[in-house]
Amino acid sequence: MAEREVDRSVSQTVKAQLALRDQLLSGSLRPGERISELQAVETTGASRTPVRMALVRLEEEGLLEAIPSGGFMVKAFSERDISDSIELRGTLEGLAARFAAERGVSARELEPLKECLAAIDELLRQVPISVDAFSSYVTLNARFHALLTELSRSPPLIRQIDRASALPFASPSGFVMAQSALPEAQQILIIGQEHHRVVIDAIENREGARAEAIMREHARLAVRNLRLALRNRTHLDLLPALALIKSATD
Amino acid sequence: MAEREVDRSVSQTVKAQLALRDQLLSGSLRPGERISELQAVETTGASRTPVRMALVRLEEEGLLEAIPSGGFMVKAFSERDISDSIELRGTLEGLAARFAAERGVSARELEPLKECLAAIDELLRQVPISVDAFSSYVTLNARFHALLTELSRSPPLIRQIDRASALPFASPSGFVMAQSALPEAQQILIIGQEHHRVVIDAIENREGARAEAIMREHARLAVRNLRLALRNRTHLDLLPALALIKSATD
DNA sequence: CCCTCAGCTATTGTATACATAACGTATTCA
DNA sequence: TGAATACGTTATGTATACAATAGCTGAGGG
Repeated sequence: MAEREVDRSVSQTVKAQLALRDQLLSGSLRPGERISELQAVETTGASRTPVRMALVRLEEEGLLEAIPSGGFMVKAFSERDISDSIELRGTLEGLAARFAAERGVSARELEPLKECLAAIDELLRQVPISVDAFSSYVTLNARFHALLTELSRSPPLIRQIDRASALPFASPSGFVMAQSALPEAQQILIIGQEHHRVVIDAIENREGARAEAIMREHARLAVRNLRLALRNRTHLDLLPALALIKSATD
Repeated sequence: MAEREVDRSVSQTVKAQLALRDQLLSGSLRPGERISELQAVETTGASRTPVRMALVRLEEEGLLEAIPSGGFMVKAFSERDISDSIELRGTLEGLAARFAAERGVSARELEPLKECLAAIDELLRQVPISVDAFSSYVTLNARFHALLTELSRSPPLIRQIDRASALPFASPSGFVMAQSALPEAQQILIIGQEHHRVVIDAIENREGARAEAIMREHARLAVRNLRLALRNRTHLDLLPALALIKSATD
């Protein structure tokens, strides 16, 4: 059997990118802070060339911002930036759902979606939901959204949705974890699951407009979810990505 | 007065990126073709490090595709990829128009849009339209779309629209030039101008849904525009960016 | 005659050295 | 005492040398 040498197999560039992203999302680097190449070289273990490649990629990803005089800084986001990002993603996923419905999807292709749905149903059965179950929910929900996106069969759209989800707070379930202790959370999850059910039904019946509308509504729910999380700051530390939010740090 | 040394002022990375993009869009590099760093170094005049940075950026931009075993190749697009990209951009611009309408825009902010509109009206007065006027139209139309995008006041959305427009065929008016000789072209321009008029009106009256709907319709017009262009291949050589289309080269 | 393996070449990935520009500090002059 | 300028230090931009890998070509065996 193959020995564990996963660490050897990845390129230095990828290693540096992952390491830097971790630092960004874990809050080791504060928003607005200038990110030093030399320092990044020390913390990632890679040399300057792959580190620079990683920095360029992270800038394109939206986590870093180029400084005119040279170098990069950690990007800072306002609350509105975040709610806009969520609505943006919802709009794109709405288009994906419409494409899926209009272009036709076989029963076999919908099967994985339905399995996801059933698994989430199972999780939501327990009241109140446990922390572990919450974690599973986040994974399953992300999977549901990814599968739905794939159904659009549109590489440009899939690509764009991936980029829109690169910002951690814009990705599906980004804020759910932040409020697992909140009483309203469970209700929000149940409504969200209902949306999932509707979009599958709409795609099955080739109702493009309905499929699109429900995904946009789904994103609006996520925005309400965000507002709720921001109003209960005590739970925010559960989601490290929040370190990037301007107003949460000032 | 300052001497002309614009060429000195830009960084090697930017220089390489622009040069490579030109090569890509002018068709010097065929879709699917592997792009050699060494060759890029020779043609751009920059050294390998800035060339590599430029390649990474162009990959993120969507013009290149990473090869798993290393290096990059020129990305190839299907006709559907392109029509999807146009519809995608229309959807995003629809959201921008809705944001502009819902969030309120002062009369002063709408002024540049109206100037654009009037300038285009002036151009469309001549029948049939001249090649020079067509060229002006493309510039003005791109400006109109850029101004509209700005009105959304949403940095994440603006950023996403910019990326969606990076693919040349997805950008506003991308195909207009390709069919300036076609009789249907003028009619399409006139309809498009009507859309521009309506979206301004909708934003002025804070009708978000109407503003969004008209921009999506506007994109659908662009898709019809594309189909028309593809059916009249004789005019396609007017738009070098078409070199990237798979079916146009096979 | 075809398939396979080995060696070579070419290209990419990585590291580092060098150049240049920007920022900070200290000193001097007003 | 404050401001401005000059110098030094530090960081980024650029270039190139070195290493590793993948693909190709040729030769040998089945």
